[in-house]
Amino acid sequence: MAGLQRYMAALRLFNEAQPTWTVPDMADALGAPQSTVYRTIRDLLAEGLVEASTDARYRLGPAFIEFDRLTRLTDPLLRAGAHVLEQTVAQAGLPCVGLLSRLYADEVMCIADRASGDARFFPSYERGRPMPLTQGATSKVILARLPARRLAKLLAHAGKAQDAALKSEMATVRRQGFLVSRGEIDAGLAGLAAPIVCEESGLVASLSLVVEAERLDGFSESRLVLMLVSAAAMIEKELQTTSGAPLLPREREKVAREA
Amino acid sequence: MAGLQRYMAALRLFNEAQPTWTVPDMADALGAPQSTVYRTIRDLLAEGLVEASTDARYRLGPAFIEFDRLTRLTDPLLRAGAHVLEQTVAQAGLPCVGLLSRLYADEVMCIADRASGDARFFPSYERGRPMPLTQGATSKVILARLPARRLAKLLAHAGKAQDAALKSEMATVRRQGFLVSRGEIDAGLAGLAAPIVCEESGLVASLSLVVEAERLDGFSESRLVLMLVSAAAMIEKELQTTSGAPLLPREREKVAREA
DNA sequence: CACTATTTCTCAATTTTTGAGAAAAATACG
DNA sequence: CGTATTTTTCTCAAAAATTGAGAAATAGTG
Repeated sequence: MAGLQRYMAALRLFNEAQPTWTVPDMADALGAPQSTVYRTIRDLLAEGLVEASTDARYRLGPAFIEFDRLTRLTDPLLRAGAHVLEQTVAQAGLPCVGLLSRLYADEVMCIADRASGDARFFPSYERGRPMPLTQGATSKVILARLPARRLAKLLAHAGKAQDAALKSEMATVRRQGFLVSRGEIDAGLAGLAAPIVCEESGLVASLSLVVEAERLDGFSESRLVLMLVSAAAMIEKELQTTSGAPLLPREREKVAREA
Repeated sequence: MAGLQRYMAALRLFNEAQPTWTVPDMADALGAPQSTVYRTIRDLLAEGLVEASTDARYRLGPAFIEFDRLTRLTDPLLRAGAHVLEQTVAQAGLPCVGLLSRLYADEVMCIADRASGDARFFPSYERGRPMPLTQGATSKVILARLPARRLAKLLAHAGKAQDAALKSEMATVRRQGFLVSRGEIDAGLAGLAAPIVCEESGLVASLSLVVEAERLDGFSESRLVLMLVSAAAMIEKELQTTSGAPLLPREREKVAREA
């Protein structure tokens, strides 16, 4: 294996179940000779991607926390939506976890989670955890707002068929502008989600709320959905104004010409 | 430039001031031909380390959020100390920000920050931000507990001289077990820190509290220091027992789900 | 100090990367 | 909808880096 792939293959060995590795074990797992793995580790160490632990073991390094901070500071969705997410959870009036998620490269990923003070459950979703593409309100409202071509490519890439049930659900989302699902991800929990789309920044995302299914009667459901939809709209508006980011090259040219 | 370095040099272009880049701009900044940078970006894309933004721009990708989550879940200090950090901030009784920081490869880095609800200031320190090695109580209590040899190496590597003032402060820390500094990092703020050391896991860290300097009279200072020192001791004890890695129930569930 | 475990180094063969420009693909524009 | 422009991929031989096996060095331990 060559180039970046070799380094990433080594990094992806580190996981929740086995957060530290010795070089011989890595060599086994990667099917590479130890001398090669030592070289790999040396390079990763120099870049802060791994750090030495005790007993000749290595673990993931500080570079990831550093890059994650950058991501937190610069992600347009997070910058536009963190405040609204907090408010939404505060005003929900029942134990809940709010999520901000987005299509990120080829996967749906939660990029912010916020639990109400009285939430006593833990949804599977949390910041940094990739989500199933075709399950749960959170993901489905995102897929529903994707351009048809991109959606097809995405599902093909993930090896998922686009079945009739999914299609009809996505039509529903496009019509009503939100989606509620029960027990699709975690038993006993329900998800309510509204899409967030910003053409200018090429962003397709969702704001969602996870609550205990038994607490979700018809009345609170419609109240929460209303909240979510208007909160999502606020984030969309914020995205447009905030995107006062760098002018596109062409626009800059135009401005210069007119001046 | 070769191997991993080339990829990292490209990644390190992305920063707070310029979070998105075009390939030609990257080529300029890196002094490399565009065709090479296109290849680099293609590889980074495939690994999720960058993602395509709009207008032929690229930004940091989802892989960093994913790896950061792993770090959060598996860092022994975070696992042992997150709860204590929260409690410490809650019981401080004045507006404050609590920090959990540790020596990470060659730098001191904050890995968890927690503000009290009434905190109206923002310390420079936050999760993922590397800290000055020799400034602030947070860093100094860590340096003070480092083996002399390792400290010398660290300071040499960072190009810092080990002056008399620093030496005496470190002696103070070793004697009294904590350190208080005022305005060393942020004007008007004070830092109080206690060291956390765990030989078994090779970890040297600190628990610290940032408060407004004017609110810190002699009485509250000694009260907070007492709190910090005992909280740090609790984390140390937790580190020793936890290091056998008995997963918390919620974590066990997660692992099962992922498998 | 000797013993073991860990890490770095050496070297020629092999594989990859490199850069310049051509070609292709995607996108913008009228 | 075709045309112009921008963005991205591809091609190829030369240059450079990586590879693996084992030797050598270093660190760690009783």
